[in-house]
Amino acid sequence: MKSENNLLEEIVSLSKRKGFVFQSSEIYGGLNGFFDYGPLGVELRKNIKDAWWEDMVRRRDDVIGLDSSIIMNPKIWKASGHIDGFTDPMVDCKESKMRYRADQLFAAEVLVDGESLGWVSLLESENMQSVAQEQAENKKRKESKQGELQDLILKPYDELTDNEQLLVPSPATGKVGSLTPPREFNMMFETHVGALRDGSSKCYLRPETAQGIFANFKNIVDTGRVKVPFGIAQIGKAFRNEITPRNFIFRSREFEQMEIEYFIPPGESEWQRHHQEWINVRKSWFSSIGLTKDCLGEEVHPQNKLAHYARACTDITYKFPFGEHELEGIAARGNFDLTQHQEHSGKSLEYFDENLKEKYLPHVIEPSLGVDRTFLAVLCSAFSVDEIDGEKRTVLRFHPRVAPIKAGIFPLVKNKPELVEVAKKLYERLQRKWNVVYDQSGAIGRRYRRIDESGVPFGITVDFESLEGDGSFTVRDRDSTEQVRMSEEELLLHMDERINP
RNA sequence: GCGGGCAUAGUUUAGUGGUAAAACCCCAGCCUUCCAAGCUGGUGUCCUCGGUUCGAUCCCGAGUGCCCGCACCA
Repeated sequence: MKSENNLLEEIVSLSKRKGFVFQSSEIYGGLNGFFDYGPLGVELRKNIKDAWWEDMVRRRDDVIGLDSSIIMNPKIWKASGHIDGFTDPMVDCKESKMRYRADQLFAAEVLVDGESLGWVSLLESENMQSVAQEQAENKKRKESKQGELQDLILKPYDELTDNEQLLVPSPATGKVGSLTPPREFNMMFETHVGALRDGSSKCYLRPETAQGIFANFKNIVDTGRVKVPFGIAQIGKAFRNEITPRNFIFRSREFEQMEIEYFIPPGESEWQRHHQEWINVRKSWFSSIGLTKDCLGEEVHPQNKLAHYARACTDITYKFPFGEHELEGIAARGNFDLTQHQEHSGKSLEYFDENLKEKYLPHVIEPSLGVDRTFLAVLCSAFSVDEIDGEKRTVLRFHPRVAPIKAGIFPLVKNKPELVEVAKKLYERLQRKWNVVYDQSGAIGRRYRRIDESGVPFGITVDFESLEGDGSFTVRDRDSTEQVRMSEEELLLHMDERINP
């Protein structure tokens, strides 16, 4: 475990040293849960987003794009359930320092012949009714009461009155009076639109991009020449006031999502088929951009843990240095969202299906992932330390498609103007196609190591043979460190094949 | 939110109640014909604010951030 944490620390410090990720507002002492992406980070992010957009939108006939605003009419969040449901009332036990979600903590009053013996409390579970019954009987026995125990009515803690809450014992200690009242955490950031800061101007920073898609469903259907099944894709920032941001950029308060809402006809077999298809598509996409296959996994949400409207949800997970966690959630959401927006907006969102000759609210499969989590997984997969001739080498083995810098171009030595001139010319040509760097400082080996740490897949050196002979260059492979001679045309083809597979 | 630990150069880390060090990295120059060679020079609000003190990077308090554990993650 310790060495695994060190691995994350090494990645964090490399990220800073090479300009991938900085802590936000660092010169002011930082701000918990926010990050800035430096010169290399912004390129890597862009490449990840571009790869997703290319593969999920441009190369598919059934998915189109959208870019909706971050701040939207707050009624959207009422309809989606985020204003009411995106809160977790929490209860703390002051004595045991345990914390519970108020809606998962249940309590019931123990009544014997109408007389109250106090309350019992327990955490939500499948057999909580019988556990509570047992507790109540113990209580009755302890107080040696005769008479009939009345049926227990279990209620979640947040639905009790203030006075009732005071009587509930802590499930940890069994003592009354150590639980705090439920405290609300709404994870949505609030802001105000317009000059006046009264209630009517209150708006939210979106906690997910998905609702912007649902809100535009009618626009897309009316203008996009689409037929179910089809998807709407969006990449954009989202904001959640997380209680505890942790693990570097894995859980932050400002993050970027890549989401698709894939609309399908109603019907049990339809969603089952599409859900499985998307799981397969998404999982193979992750390995196509260079995530270590052995680190990828799936986690199927158990039926009793699903949101009430969801049919199924499968996470694609990644084994990070700090544990296996969700990269992407692929949810079958039924037609919950469109139903809600139709109801709250008063506008019909029904779709007329020409094949089935019927009107319906389409159901939806939602593959939703975080750019930043993918970024971190790409970084973790790429990071490695190996040894060359007894020397340690840190190398980021990015897939060429996502590598922030595609090639380094070097004159073998810098005090020979002929070499410098040819190298600069080649640099300018490659620059028009890709993000490449020119470097002439230090010995050639140092320059190779320098680009290894930035994850540059190709090192191209202009030497004397390039001037005199056939004009070929030395092309050095980052992973194997092997060198091959290539002409300029061969080089362009070689790079293009690997960068755009 | 709770408990514990930590905060010194870009990075990793020494160190001290009396003007702060090393290694590596980075930048410039010289040199260099293929995997971190060498030489010269350069780069510092000791996290912030307050207190104690003649004097605080060091001691004390508060804050902020990071790490670990618990809890949480519609």
